[in-house]
Amino acid sequence: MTTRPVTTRPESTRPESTLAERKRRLVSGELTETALQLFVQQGFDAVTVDEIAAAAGMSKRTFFRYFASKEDVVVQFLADLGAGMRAELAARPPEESTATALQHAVRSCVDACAGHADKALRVVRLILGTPSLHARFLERQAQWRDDLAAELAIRLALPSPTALHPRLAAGLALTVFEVVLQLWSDGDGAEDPSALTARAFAAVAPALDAVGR
Amino acid sequence: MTTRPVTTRPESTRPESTLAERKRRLVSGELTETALQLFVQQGFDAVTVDEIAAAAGMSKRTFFRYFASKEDVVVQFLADLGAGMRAELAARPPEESTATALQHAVRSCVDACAGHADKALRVVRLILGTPSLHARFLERQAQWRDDLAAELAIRLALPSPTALHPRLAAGLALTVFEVVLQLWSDGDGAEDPSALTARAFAAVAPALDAVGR
DNA sequence: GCGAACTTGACACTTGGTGACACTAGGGGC
DNA sequence: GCCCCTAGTGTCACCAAGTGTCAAGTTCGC
Repeated sequence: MTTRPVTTRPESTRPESTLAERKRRLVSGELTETALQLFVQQGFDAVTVDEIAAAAGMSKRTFFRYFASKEDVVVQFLADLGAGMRAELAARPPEESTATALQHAVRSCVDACAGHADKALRVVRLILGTPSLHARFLERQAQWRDDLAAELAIRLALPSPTALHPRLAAGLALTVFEVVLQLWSDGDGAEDPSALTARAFAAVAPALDAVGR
Repeated sequence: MTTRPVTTRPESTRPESTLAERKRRLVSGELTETALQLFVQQGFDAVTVDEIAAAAGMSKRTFFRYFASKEDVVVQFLADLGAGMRAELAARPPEESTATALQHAVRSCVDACAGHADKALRVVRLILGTPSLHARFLERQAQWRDDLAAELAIRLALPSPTALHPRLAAGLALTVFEVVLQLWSDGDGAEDPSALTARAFAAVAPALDAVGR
């Protein structure tokens, strides 16, 4: 899309990447922040993209150069966690049980949320409370699930990447994730998400281990 | 907000209900059929609502009196299964284990799909292959999940309907459902969906029974 | 300073979706 | 027979989400 610097990872480099990149992130951040504020104030559906853009001091067209859809401004924030989740799973030692590895993967996400609890809580509640946002979020999750399943298939050295078991296990893990988010936002962040995750995984673990067999 | 296009209760009454109702179903069926045909031919995004309406011999406005959105024409077909799923769960004898009851509930859906395999397979593949459709479908599923969780909470005589366990169990059941649909459509309907469901539940059952405790 | 590459805004256009209003068909009640 | 009521429909106008295009402006490399 942009320049092709040949090397792989433009993100992972130092904060002082290109000036252009920093600018891009700045604008993007400004956009998300104003959008989020407006959404929380007036509700997702009551805010138009024009309003967001105007409030951020730019044109509608520019908004859509940064986000593929109105929903994306909100969902993106959580969506990035998905990539981290797969990476975390891949990084777990291979001798670890499926259940434990998945638990760590999910927990890394949950902890990331709990890290900026103030912002994350707003976002999560907005998503869970707005059908169209929830839909987009679930769509992303479906991609994560495929990713996780593929990673699990590798981990377990299964012949087919589309087998029943890895998909099931990935699905279970994401179900845990979703339920934990639900309870966390229902309880106004009072419940400790890490503890919730642990409890949920305790219940689900037997099924996950069955997958490993 | 004026008319209530979607949620009439056509199924529960006699087949020979009102003439008006039968007419409604006729038009609705005509609309879905032509829409489905066009979608399969040209892809969901390449077909406009105007085209569908024209092909079915009516106006765009009328289309939206029958379906809340373009996606609904496709999703509705599967969405009705959700209601049946909760009903099926509610009808299971209370002494039955959570796992068995849920398995029967899911199976009733799966069997309903396998029943009209020709149509269902088209629909399922369309949904799983089109992101926006998949998103809407998952949104519906999220509602089912809440319903199932509520039903489970009643079944298990839990104090809070928002507890961790019933939500988890409902999520697991729907994960099974989704994965079975995936494998079924991947395999061109060759795999027996009932058998798939049974296998999946066998793996998941330990977790579900942990819920019952 | 100059040109290339990238970013932005303005404008027009398509499409999903809704509201308002007028028209028709059928079903009683008289 | 007639009148009125209701549900369904078409037409038109309208809003908002996206997208393509082009003409600027900005930054970077040289």
